[in-house]
Amino acid sequence: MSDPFDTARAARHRDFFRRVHAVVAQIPFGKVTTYGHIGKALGLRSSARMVGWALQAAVADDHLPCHRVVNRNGELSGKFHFGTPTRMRELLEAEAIDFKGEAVDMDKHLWIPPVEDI
DNA sequence: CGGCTGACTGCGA
DNA sequence: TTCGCAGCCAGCC
Repeated sequence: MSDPFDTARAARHRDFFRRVHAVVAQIPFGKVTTYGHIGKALGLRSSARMVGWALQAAVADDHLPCHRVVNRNGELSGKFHFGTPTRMRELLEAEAIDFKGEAVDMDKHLWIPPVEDI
């Protein structure tokens, strides 16, 4: 479509994705962060739902550690987007991340991303 | 235009 | 502590 509005929208989406990508790529090995914190790092322009929306597309990106993003409770809310429901936890355990039942031990592994100024 | 859904969160009861 | 609801915004019907 050559519709200028459609182009603007697509550009906006790419920009948002780029910001999410920039933050997720900074998550240290063995650490996790939450959708809400990523939203904060982006200036809270968008809700946490939008972060998940961007990650859904990012999961296809192998070089992006989207398995290090969990909800505020440490639960693997996006595990069903990793091919198999156990894949996400396996990736996290491979980074020596401890679990409390079904959730990541946030007290040990929570990482707060710096505020991006992109 | 309206309503529902979704990898969410914060707050009040 | 657990539960429900409003806010959030893009996509789809």
